Amino acid sequence: MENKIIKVAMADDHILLRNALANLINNTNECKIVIEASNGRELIEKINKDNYPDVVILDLNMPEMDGHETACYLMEHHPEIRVLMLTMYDSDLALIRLLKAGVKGFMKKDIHPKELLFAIESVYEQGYYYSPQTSSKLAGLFREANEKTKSLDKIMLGEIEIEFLKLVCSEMTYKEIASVLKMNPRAIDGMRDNLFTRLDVKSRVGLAMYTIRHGIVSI
Amino acid sequence: MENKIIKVAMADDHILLRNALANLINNTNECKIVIEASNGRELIEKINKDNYPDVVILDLNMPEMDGHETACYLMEHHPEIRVLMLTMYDSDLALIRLLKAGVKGFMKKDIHPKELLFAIESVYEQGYYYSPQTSSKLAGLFREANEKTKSLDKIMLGEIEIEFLKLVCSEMTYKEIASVLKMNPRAIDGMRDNLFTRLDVKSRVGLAMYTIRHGIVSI
DNA sequence: CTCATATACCGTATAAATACGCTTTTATGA
DNA sequence: TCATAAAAGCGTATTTATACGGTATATGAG
Repeated sequence: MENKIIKVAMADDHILLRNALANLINNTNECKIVIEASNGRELIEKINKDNYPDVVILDLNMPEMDGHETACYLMEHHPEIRVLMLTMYDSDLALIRLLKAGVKGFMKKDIHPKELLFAIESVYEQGYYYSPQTSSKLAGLFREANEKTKSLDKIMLGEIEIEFLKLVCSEMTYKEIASVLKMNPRAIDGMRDNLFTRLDVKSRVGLAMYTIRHGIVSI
Repeated sequence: MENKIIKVAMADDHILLRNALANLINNTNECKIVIEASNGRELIEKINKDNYPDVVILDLNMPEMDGHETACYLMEHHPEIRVLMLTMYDSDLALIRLLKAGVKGFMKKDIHPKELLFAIESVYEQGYYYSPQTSSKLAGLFREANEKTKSLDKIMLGEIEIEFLKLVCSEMTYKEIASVLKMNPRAIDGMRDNLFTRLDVKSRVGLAMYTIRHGIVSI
């Protein structure tokens, strides 16, 4: 018999969804919401000894401070808190980025409410939660890494690449991007061509779409 | 004393949000959910005499058949049904496009649950619901139209422009887009330059971002 | 250590995107 | 109806983006 109630914090800019999930969670005997926030910054500010959460649910797309940034912060300052990420879209390479940020579980927003509750308990008790889709995606990535005899670091997106992709979504020219990143414009060309093949796109617009679809920029 | 219960149908691909809203709505004495669907097509297929809704709540971003398409269909085939649109982001020009599609009210997803219930009743009883932000946005557009002594048709986005913007988000070249739209490549150049100034962007990536932010393409 | 293979580097070529300016319509108001 | 101004059409110039190819550099297996 578990008798400890799991304390859950939640950050999502959509009040409608947030309230709804809070109701759902509060109506169980196992969990209760101790913090609600509209973005990562607000959530972090609200954390203190009295309402210290066991599990934090984060939306990936948020203004101010998004899910990834928030997860990084929590990993550094409150590593014992388990982070569960809510995402809009499927993501392969971006998934690993979140894993590295210390995220313990993933859920697409189209899951069933029961599954959410299961995920919370699972992440609290086992320390992780991966849906079947997530697991198979991860397996696929590792298999790919193995087949090509490469390290995952070669396959996944590096921090500079992430910064580059964010800037690709702006109206800057590649030359301007190069100067912002303090890189040789030629290196930028190389990075772009490399991403073209790795992400399987053919143009700058394709890169921008990838970036958005994978929650790397919050739109 | 109202004694008729408002029958509400809802389409949203995020089961989590949909379920939550359904609970919220079913827990009132004024409304009840008669249809739930994951996209416009599914919703339309489920409509019949027995569950004929008074109000339909649509998410703008949906796979298969998005909010705009669904609203157009409903306007044509079931004009007496009131459509309430849930949107992610603020939208000015795209707002008018939805008005023309017969949408009777708008709500950003970050509103308070109480406001949603108010909107449903309002759209049912008054035939429309506009939040203060929506109203002021509309007022601004009309003022602008007036100042520049232009018709709204000049200001808002036309159907070809919408199609063009959707294609801008693909990896096609402008030449290819021209042939898809059966237009002279030169006309495409003109339309693009025109949109650059009207939407206040400077590059194709800027156009693509606008298109996504305003829910013209579902990502 | 050495060879084979792959990846980064960089110059140049081509294509695509954007800007500019002029001409032709089209719309507008006296 | 005419004069005027705004907008559309279109040729051309410029910049930006993408492709290609060869050399250098690294990486890993034997």
